[in-house]
Amino acid sequence: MKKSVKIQDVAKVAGVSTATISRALSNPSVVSKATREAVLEAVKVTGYRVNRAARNLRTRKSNTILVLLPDIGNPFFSQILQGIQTVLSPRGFSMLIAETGQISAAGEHLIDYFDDGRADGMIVFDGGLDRDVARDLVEAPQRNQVVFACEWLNNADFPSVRSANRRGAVEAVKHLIELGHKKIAHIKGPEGNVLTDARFESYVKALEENDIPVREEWIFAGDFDLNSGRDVARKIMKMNEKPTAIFCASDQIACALISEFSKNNVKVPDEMAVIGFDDIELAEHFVPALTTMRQDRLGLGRQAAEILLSRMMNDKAISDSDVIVMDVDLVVRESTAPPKN
Amino acid sequence: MKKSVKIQDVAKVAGVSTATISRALSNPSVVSKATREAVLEAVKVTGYRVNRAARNLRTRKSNTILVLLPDIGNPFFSQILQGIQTVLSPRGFSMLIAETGQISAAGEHLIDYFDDGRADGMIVFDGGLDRDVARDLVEAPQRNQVVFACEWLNNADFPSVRSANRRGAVEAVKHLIELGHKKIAHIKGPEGNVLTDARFESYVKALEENDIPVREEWIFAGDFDLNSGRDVARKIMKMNEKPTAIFCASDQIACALISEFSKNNVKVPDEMAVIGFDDIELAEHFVPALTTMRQDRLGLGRQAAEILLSRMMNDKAISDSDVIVMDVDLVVRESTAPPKN
DNA sequence: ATCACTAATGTAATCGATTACAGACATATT
DNA sequence: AATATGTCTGTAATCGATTACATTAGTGAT
Repeated sequence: MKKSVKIQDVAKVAGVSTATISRALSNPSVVSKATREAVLEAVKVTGYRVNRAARNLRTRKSNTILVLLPDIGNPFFSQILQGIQTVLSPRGFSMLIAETGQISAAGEHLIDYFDDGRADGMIVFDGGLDRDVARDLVEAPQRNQVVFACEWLNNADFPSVRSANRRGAVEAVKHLIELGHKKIAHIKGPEGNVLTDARFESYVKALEENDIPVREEWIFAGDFDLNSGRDVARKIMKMNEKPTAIFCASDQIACALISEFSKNNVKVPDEMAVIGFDDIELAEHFVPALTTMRQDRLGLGRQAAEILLSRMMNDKAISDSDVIVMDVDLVVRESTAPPKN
Repeated sequence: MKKSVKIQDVAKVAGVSTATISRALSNPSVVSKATREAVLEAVKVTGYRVNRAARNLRTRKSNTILVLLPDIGNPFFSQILQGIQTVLSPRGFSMLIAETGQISAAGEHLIDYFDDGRADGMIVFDGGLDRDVARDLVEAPQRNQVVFACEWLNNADFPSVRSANRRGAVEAVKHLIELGHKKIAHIKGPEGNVLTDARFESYVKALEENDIPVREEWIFAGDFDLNSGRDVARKIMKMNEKPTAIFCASDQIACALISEFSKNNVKVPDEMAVIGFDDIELAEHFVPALTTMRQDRLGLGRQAAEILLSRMMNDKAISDSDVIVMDVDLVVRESTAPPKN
């Protein structure tokens, strides 16, 4: 049984003290060239790897970032995670992933990850944290090692990265208006979600700015997911007076909506124009190709990670209330067209 | 500045030794009821949380599982991760995520995660590990704390969880044959991938079993991703003699293929029947709804985690060469139909 | 009263790296 | 020559929990 080699063993081989080994590895410039080389050689010979637990204990750091998602299973986050990873990995940080619901289900608290030293920082994608959880975060000594991404907390100042939801939603609706639509419906995201509100309010604003009355019956509750798109399609088809265009709070809603329309021979975009939000990978390859507002998910993840690391390095350039708003782009494809008459 | 409370502090409050505190928390049955309650009370009063780094150092465990993905950005893994999470979280394990490419890019080795105590076990989704990386894994003392999932290594025995790729592919092709197709093409996954091979070989087998000649020109290189679907569609449309049905190695390929066909007025399923593999969330809502082989991704993740934990607990019921094969189901929707003539 | 045994708790070593502090030596300055 | 300065290295305390071993008290049998 090959027992693990520790810093002592390396010290013996290199003929120096453990302090020197440690310094040669973590702060090479303070040891002489000769020793440095001897140490590196000894490390190679022995196959030494620092023990993270020991280092973490001594330095009170974990070199680990917690990424907190509202729903791990949602493919929307895949590319965001990738963005985060590309920033963290080269800087020597590991990425721990957890889900809001699972943490409380396991009887844990979010703040435990700080308290017990599992994470040095966190990127939170859930703007719907419980009051208590949010308060713990605000009051935590590590409060400046937290950034929000995509979503955010309404009553707490944390730096955050998000897409230009309001401008994007306005642009999406304007796109429909410019095509000549006046009867524009909206399918909302989940109740109480900050993105839902931002996009919905902007939908109303865009209509009002163009003197188009807002009609309650064309505002539908939804959930960002596929089912809500299908369900709303069914409701709309039963209506006497139908909208001619629909702004969906997510691409998933839009796809399922179109799918259900297609099954029932409602032509998109001719009878019904549909625009989504997100630009998921499949949007371009949907039938018809989906017109949507693109969110730069990779960039969002990257930015969030960058900001977090800056803050952790105590870079005062980023303050609590800083919000980085990422551009969104209207991508016009085939699911929108002027109304028929 | 509220300094962190340690086991010493709790011991003082409860009026017992640190050993007793530790025991009361991790092995309650060995302390008396009275002390146990006193300790719990003291823990509550002080707000004590064990320091993981210290515990990890002492116990030589991290209570963390590494999940190694070939590509974090691929939404295919989202639900799998969720499955893993639902098993790990209640058992007190954290989930660390890394990408094969990033590890080597950062100058690290996979095995470092064991050597430096970052992970107690790993679930590997990449059957294309470098020779060296794979060898390190095989030779590691922790080799029985590794399971493969989805993909696997051809020349090493690790327990693994996977879908019934061969049976599934045969069934998919048979479905096309039963519909009356004789001209059946195949779009492969990436070169050198174990899934690609399994599905391709089964495609050949299914044709041969039904006395349908295999035609080289109808076998296309692909990459599981959207682009390859689009590219192959273009190639097929230029062919003089076209297939009437296509078995795609993934749903992504299938969707992009159909999309490109639709843009060029090739009707699916009437002119071209298309079947995918995976049953991604959107398959059901694609236009036309995609016929495909369903992989139980949530279950796959769950099983992989279960098996890993069993092995780590030294449950000898699972041996190195054990392969759990998860059922796949043919889901017939709208993208397949009998050939027109 | 003595012994055997169990149950509950305490003492202190231990996990393996980092780093404050001190010491040794060489070189530069007056 | 004495002092100052700088460079490099070593000694040993430290991070905070776990646990082998020792100790004590309590119970019951003889």
